[in-house]
Amino acid sequence: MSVSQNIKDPIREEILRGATELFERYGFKKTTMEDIARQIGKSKSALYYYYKTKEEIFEAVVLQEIDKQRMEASAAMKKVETAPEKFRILFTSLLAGVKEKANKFSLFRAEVYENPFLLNNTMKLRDSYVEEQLRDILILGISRQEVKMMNSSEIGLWAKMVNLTMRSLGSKLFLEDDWNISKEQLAFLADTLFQGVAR
Amino acid sequence: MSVSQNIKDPIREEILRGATELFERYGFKKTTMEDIARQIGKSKSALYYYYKTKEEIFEAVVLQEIDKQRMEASAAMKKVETAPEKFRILFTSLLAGVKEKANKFSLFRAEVYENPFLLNNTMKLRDSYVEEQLRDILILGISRQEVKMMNSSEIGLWAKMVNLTMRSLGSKLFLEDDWNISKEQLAFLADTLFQGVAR
DNA sequence: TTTAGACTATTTGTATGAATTAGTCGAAAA
DNA sequence: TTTTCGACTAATTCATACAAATAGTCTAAA
Repeated sequence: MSVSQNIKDPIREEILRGATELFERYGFKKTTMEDIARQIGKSKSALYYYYKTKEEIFEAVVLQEIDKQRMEASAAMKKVETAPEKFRILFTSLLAGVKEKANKFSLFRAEVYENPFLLNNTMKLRDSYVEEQLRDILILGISRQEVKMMNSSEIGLWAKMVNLTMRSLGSKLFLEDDWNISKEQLAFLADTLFQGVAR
Repeated sequence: MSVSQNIKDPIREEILRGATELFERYGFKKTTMEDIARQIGKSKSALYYYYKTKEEIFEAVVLQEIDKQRMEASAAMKKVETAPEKFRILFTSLLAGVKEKANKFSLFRAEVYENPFLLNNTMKLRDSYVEEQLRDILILGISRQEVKMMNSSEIGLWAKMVNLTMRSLGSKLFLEDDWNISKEQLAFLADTLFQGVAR
C-alpha cells in the first residue's frame, strides 16, 4: 500500500509533476509557489486548495520518489525466493537508490544539509516501512529455516538495528559525495550482516 | 602510538588544557584566541608560536579526546582474549564514547552540524586507525580459528565496510540527540555483525 | 627561543529599508 | 458545491552600509 495520500486526483498529480521538475532544477528554496503555479498554468490559490503549505508539497514529492524506490525494491525482491537474497536486494537497492536521488536532486542536497528537518517526517515514514520489511524478511527466513530461531523481541531488535545502520549509511551516502561505495561492496555488507542471523 | 604530534611540550599541553576548557564551555566560535591566551596567562603570539591557526588548536584538542577514547578502548580490549569479544568492546566503546563527547561538548555539536569540515581531518585519521584495528581483530580471529578463512582483500573489504558503518552510526549518534541507543543494543549489533564472519 | 603588545586585514555582527514570497480571503467562475 | 482567481497581508529574506570583533602578523625586547 502506498504511503502517500490519494494522489489519484489529476490536479494533485499535475502539481506534483510541476513541483518535482522545478525542485530538481532550482531546489526547494528558489522554487516559489508562484513558480509552481505558473508551471502548471494555474494560480497560487489553486495550489493552496490542494496542499496546505509549501512543505506539504515538498513532502509529497519526496514521498512519491520514495514510493518509486519502494516499488522497484519490491518488484526485485519478488524475483528471488530466499530470505538472504531478498535482504541483499532490499539493502543494496535502497542504498543505491539514495545515491541516485542525491545526484538527481543535487541542488537540493545542499539544502537538506542545512535544514535536515525538511526530510524528518518523510524519513520517519520510510523508517517504519523499512523496519517492517526487515522483520518480514527475517520471519520468512525463519520459516524457511534459513535463519536461526529468534523470538519476536530479538527479531524486533535486529530489524531496528539494521534499519538504523541503513539509515545512517543512507544519510552519509546522500550527503557526502566523496562516499563512493559500489553495489558490490554494499552487497558484501548486506551478506555479512545477514550471515549474523543465519542458521 | 599516539596520532597527535608531540604534545610533550608543557606549554603546548597548557594551551590545549585551556582551549579544551573554553571550547567545552563556549564552543569553538565564541572562544577567541585572546580568550585562550588569557586563560593560560599568556599573550596571543605565544599561541601562534606553537600553533599556526585556531583550527590547528581545535584539531589538537579533538585528537587528544580521540586518543583518550582509543586508550580506553585498547585497555578494555586487552582484558579479553577472543576476537568477537574484542570486536564488541571496540564497537560499543567507540560508539558510546561518541555519545559521551556529544554531551560533553554539547554547544559545539551545533557548530559541527553547520561546519562539518571542522572534523574532517581528524575523522580521517580516526578512520584509518579504526580500520586498522578492525583488520587486526579479524586476523587475530582467523589465527584463533574463531573467524572463517578470508584472504586479505576480503579482510580489507570487511574492515572498510564495518568502519563505514561505525562512522555513519557515530555521526548520527553525535549529531542527533534523539538517537538513544543503549550499550546493549550496540553490543547486539556488534555481535550480529561479527557473527557474519564467524566460523 | 619565547613573549608581549601594537598593528592590519578580514570576518562577523547589526541596523535599516526594500523586495520577495508564503499564506489568506472574498468574490467569481465552473 | 467545488475550484480558481487576483488582490491583500504579514512575515521572511535580501541588500547595503557601517561598526565591532577577531584571526593572524610583525617588530622589538626579554
